[in-house]
Amino acid sequence: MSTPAPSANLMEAVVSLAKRRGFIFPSSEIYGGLNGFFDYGPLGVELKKNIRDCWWNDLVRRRDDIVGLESSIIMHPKVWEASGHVAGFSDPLVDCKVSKQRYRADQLFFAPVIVAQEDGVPVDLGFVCALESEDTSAELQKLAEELKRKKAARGKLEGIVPLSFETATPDQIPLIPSPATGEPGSLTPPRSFNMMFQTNVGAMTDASSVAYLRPETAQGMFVDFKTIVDTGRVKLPFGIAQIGKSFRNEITPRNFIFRSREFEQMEMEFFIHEDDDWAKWHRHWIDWCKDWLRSIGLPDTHLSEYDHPKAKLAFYSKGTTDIMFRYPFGVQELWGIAARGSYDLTQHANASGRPQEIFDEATKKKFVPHVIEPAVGVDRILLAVLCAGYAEEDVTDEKGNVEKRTVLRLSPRLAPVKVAVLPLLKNKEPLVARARALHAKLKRRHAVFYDDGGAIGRRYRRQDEIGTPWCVTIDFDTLEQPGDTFTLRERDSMQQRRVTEAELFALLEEQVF
RNA sequence: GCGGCUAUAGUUUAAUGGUAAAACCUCUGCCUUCCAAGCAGGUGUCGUCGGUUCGAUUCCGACUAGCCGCUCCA
Repeated sequence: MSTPAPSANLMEAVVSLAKRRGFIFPSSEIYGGLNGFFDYGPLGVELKKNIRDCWWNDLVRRRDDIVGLESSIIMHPKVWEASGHVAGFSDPLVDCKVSKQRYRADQLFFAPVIVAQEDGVPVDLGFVCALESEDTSAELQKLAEELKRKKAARGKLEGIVPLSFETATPDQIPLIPSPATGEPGSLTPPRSFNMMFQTNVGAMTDASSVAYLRPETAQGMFVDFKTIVDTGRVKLPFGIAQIGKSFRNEITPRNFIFRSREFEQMEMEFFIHEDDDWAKWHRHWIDWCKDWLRSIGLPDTHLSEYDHPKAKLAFYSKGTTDIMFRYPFGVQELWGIAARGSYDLTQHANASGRPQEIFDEATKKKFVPHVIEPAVGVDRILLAVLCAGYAEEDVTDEKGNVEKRTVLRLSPRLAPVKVAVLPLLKNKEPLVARARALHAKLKRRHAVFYDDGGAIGRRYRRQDEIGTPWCVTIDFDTLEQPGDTFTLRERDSMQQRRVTEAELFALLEEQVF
């Protein structure tokens, strides 16, 4: 009877629900919106806060080896020079004006094609160009031979030397053929897109005032590492965790809140001894992250792992594994777990002139710790939770009519409203009074909601749509029968049973943490 | 940033060169003894700016935003 929404429309349905029920909507909408920015409404902000709280409680408060941090969003500009973001967070791109293809300049290679005539005079046939591949040289060689045949040139082909497009001179660019068309003249010079938001510190704007909004929260943990070691009573292995906003000038924000320009990260840097087994810790954190995702209700069937190929890794990286989630628009990166060696601390030690070392009491030697970094986006989790939880069911009523029921199956841990308190009828004062009393008592500890508008069935369905796991109805049995019990109606099964107030609080204590 | 398509109520959709319609949702009141019942009522700057026109939501242009593809994605 449960009909999962067709994948093609699921995204649309989720976006529509998010807007309709006040979870998420475009930022600055009365001015036409702003590409890549979103606002979280009354229910969205509760859901998001619950995701943050679950992560923080599980990772920081309920463990002895991880401490928290909130570093500033704007940091010294030298942080981003040392981290490599100023130089590396931009990729020069090349467009083919004819085919509308776009290439990364560092993945595009070209080579001059020259044949040596019998008299020894070299003849220039032009250029060939190809995308980086398993064997770029062979690819270019093949293209060069084709070019020679096409131009009916005689003589011996000289050796092909692949050159990065990044090194192409303005004279050469118009002569280099596009890999898409094979014809020269359509490629643009490489253009840079820096992904960091720039701003200025202080009222005066000049070169020395340039600063950046952080593109990741991680650098705060590295920059403050020594201070936390000196003051935090921590011992290896240990972690520093942070939740906060980050900003990236994404070329194309897409897929609702999946890739936006202002987003929220939950990152943790787990520092280990340089001699410790990084692979063991890497695996440990991958498993922890997957378990955690399951604990907030994401189904295992939607989760997978992707190991970044060694060849694509940054030189300092020992390994990166992404936990992927099956979104309606494809399997996409949710949580990246990177083994970054001692790269970041070493970079900051060199750039600041301050050693970032730990003293090993056993060996009496200093060393720079290595780090494992699980980094996840709050907004991506939130989207995953909405997509996985959204369902439309056909429900048949007593008269045999089939109706659609929209339900958001959110984990009780995450649900914005835990319990809705409903008097069965609005115009019977004792029911209303008892319901209000229960509501007042519940709301001291939990996010709860009181509703007396309309028929009871409508109120149940309204709560289904926003993911409220339980509804409690105050009925005539509550008033007339001994024991002061209520009807507890469960969201997913729609089953009802009678519970006492103590049982209700016990249920919440067990399920909401 | 490029190309294609699109923009009407909170949502999903109509109609129209002469100051806009329906359903659902929402709100108020009545009614209602357990799954979107019923009755009465309330809520709308046709994304923005400009052009053509006596008159533009409708035609044209630009901008903005959305979707799809390319690209990007520690």
